[in-house]
Amino acid sequence: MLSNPVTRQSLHPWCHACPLRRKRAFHPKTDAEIAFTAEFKTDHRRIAAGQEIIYPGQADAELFTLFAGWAFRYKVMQDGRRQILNFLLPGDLIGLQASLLAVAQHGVEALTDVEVCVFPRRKIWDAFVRMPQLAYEMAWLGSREENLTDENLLSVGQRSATERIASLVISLYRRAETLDLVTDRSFDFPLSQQQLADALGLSLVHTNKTWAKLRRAGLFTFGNGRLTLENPRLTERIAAYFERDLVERPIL
Amino acid sequence: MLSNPVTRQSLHPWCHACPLRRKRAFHPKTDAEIAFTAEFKTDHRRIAAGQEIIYPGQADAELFTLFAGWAFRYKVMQDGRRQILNFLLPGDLIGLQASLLAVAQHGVEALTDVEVCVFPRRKIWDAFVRMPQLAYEMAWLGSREENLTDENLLSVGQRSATERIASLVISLYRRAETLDLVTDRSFDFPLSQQQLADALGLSLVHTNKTWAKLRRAGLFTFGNGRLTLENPRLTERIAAYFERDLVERPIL
DNA sequence: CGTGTTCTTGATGCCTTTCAAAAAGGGTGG
DNA sequence: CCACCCTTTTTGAAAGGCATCAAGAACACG
Repeated sequence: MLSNPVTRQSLHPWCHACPLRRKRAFHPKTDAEIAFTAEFKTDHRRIAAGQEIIYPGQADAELFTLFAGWAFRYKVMQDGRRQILNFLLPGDLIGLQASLLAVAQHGVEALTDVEVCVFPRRKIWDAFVRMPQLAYEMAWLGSREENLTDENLLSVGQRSATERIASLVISLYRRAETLDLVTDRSFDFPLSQQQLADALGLSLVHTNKTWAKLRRAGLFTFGNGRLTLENPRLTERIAAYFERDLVERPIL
Repeated sequence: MLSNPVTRQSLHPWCHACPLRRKRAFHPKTDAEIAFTAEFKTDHRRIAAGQEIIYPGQADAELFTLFAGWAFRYKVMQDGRRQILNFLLPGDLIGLQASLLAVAQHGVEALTDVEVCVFPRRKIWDAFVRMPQLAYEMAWLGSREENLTDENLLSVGQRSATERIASLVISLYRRAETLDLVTDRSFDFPLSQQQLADALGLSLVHTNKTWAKLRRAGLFTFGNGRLTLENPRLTERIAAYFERDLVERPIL
């Protein structure tokens, strides 16, 4: 947490030269689409780690594209139990569900300091009318997110603690890879163990012990918020159990 | 399983007089929308209980509206473990994710004998171009389904076996209610205990014991595939812990 | 260098799984 | 209508994975 409750800083939209869109993770866009997107986008904000991007129950959530940093979607119960639904990496859409359903059924929190592109919700309908290609891509990204959540539900419902941690690490590794965030098999891994636990449906203590066990087993090393996969062979063997994420995707 | 591997029977589309659309669960539609939908719809099929509506990995899955009966989405692991992601009731869209992502990342199985309206996937794009209202409603239904899955993930990740069963029963009850499927606090409940277990991320044995415990506690009775909520007060107290499903929704 | 947060580790208990097998239903053919 | 077979539901017993409780160590920050 920062002392400043809401740290926001507005920057200029500049979609035409968007460096993120160039990553191999994303489809190329037509000039018309880029022009529409640039017009659609009204702001570019920084949000500090730990701040809420969308809070549960929010009725006027905007639509965002995560431009830099990590975030996560979550649900909380009134007694405080929390489930992290999925993690969001650069290029991911934030708040589509909240925008369409009119009231957010979940929260979204910045996991690291974050930059987001802001698209006002009232212009979403415009996109459906004037730029169906973009509307289609929004729906596509919504389906992809659902699939990520499906995958997590499979993990939490069927896999052991060890399997859950391994599959989460590997799937995040792969996602980071498509964004050129991996160097020498290592990448920034900003999750606290409490957040890991909340994502995996495990207690903090047991998460810690299992995490340590996997490190001792030589699957990965972790230090300074950076995770390195140490055993490609082992990793591949484990990873064979999970589906690979879709290759290329649209970006707003 | 039936002896006949695929039991299908084609009937005429007749969207204008669609009896399902009249249910209070659904938004009214404009004449233009209904006309488009009627044109969009190319078939009306019956599928027998236990048959797959979409199989995992399918590349040419169509889009469906579940017209009658129950179904469920699921994922399987190669070693056979299965997670049911969410249940589908009449009016729910089937195969949006599979259509958009081009290859189905999950399966959909008919839980009871089922009737579906068939919308060919190649015409989905037409809808985005020619009938943005319909496209918007598809996206809306996709988001709603994601929310259902989110809710299940919360359950499986955070709730005890007892809580999971109670919340599933109550949420299905409520969904059935909006479709006028509830009479005198009772409704058809076609899940086997194995399916319950797969949806809840529990073993069959423990599901059975917990299920029996809740019956003995007087929450509900069950017989002949019909479930009756017996203790409104208790039910409400438990149900307060869960969010209510959205009130009114679109239908294709 | 003190203080609050995050990470570790040990010990205990129980919720849930696994193993095994009997009981209850459902459907089919004689 | 009953015998027979297969699926689903129940029950009992034992083992184990994960949660909970407690507290010390390692970090991060002002």
